Amino acid sequence: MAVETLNHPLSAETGVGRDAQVARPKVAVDTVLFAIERGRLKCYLVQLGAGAAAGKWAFPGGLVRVGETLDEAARRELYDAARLSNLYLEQLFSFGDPSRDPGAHVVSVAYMGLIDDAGAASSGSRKYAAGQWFEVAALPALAYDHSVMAEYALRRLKSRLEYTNIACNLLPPTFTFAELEDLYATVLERPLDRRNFRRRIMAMGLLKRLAEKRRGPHRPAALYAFRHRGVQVIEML
Amino acid sequence: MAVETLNHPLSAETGVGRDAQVARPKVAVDTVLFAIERGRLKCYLVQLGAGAAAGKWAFPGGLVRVGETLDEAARRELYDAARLSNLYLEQLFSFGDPSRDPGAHVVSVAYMGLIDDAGAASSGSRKYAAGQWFEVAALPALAYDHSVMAEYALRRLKSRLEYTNIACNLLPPTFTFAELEDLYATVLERPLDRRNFRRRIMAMGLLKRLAEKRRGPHRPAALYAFRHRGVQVIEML
DNA sequence: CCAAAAGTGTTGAGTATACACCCATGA
DNA sequence: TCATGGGTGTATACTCAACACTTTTGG
Repeated sequence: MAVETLNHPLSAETGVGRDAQVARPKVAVDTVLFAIERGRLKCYLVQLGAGAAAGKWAFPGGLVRVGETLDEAARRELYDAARLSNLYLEQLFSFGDPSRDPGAHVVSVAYMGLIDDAGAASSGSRKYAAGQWFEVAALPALAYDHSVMAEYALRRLKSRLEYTNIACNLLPPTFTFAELEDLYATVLERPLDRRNFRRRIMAMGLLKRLAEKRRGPHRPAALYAFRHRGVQVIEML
Repeated sequence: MAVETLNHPLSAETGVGRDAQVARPKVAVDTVLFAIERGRLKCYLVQLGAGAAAGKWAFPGGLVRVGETLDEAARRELYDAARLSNLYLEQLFSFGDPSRDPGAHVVSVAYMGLIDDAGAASSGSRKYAAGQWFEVAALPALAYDHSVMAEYALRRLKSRLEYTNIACNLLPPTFTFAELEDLYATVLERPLDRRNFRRRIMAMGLLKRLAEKRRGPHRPAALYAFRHRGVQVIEML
């Protein structure tokens, strides 16, 4: 790995001083956005419209601007790409390999995002040629190192499901126990025992049972809601 | 939070194009380096010699250069700061609040580092006024948001100790069981049951018992070594 | 009354915790 | 021989996984 030695170590921490206009890596954010649609785990991809990777699919993202936090940058890019706002975001990992983007050295801070309604994403944006949901199990070839990001995000989602109440961000405000269980089974890619699952979830004490029931062709199912939709910090065990 | 809207979203991903010379946040790395010294958990701080935070203590770090990975940047900074190399590094989190450094918008990728010999750090460096080990329980006031980094790092170290064989990076090549247990008790800040601890560690199968013994004023203790000092991916459970 | 999904307890296995005594050595 | 840290086993509580039948509704 040939490492350029461009700047003086002096004042390197603050970035002020003589080296202010030396070439520096740029910072970007990219978000792996998940949703459940018709019992399938999907994530949102945009088709790049400019640059060396034009035509390829990637996660929505872009350069961070001076003055905004990383979270703000990720939210701005998601809004620009798909008019989405107010979703759950969690920082995943930062990717800094200088060759990850052949065009320039861009360090990307990857985020995982969750949304309860895939239909809320609108694909028309100035920035991208297209945008749509893809099943996680069948993603197209991705630009840059975005397939690595996808793996990180999926692993994180799975582990968060096991330990936190993060599922509330993938479900509508009210839902049946069967829907919650289907969500878990879909994401974790394994069947769950209904009784054990119910016990585990109930032991967390995060759900409240509502008075209404969901009526269908068969026995009506009790509706539930998460007590706290905001805070995700509660961990089981 | 006032967000500047400087650049066009076009070609923002690759960073090539018209916006090439627009002001951008810089990328830095900072490393929270831990070692055990005389039964205490310590971390290495440097005293800043330039910039707005001159005189304050901080973790060693600095701007990432074009062409190097984040890991390489962290290692380079640690070498420059304390002539340390070949240590265990793990990425923690990226901090991007624009106000975290009053001098400029610097996004910092924080790392946790582990070293088995605190004495290997040499404090003389061109870049910093001083460098020394501080007990984690009694850190001085830190520059920037480095006290938040310290909390993240300590939490990560604790959880890694419970689930992985990461401890090998804080111990010399051979050690007694008592030393391993002291390490755990020190970092986790709670006493451990000697028999249960032994069983748990042995169940992981990561240690090999050596023929030699450590002789001291009392009964000699069996020496152990980690089977694999490199790979840290093995998780218990 | 039949089909289909909703709802509910118990048992056994394995894992984690609490706990106390003998051993080997140097001084 | 004594002081000091090294080394070992068992009994109990708890947690997790496996497992099947009854209930409620709409058609």
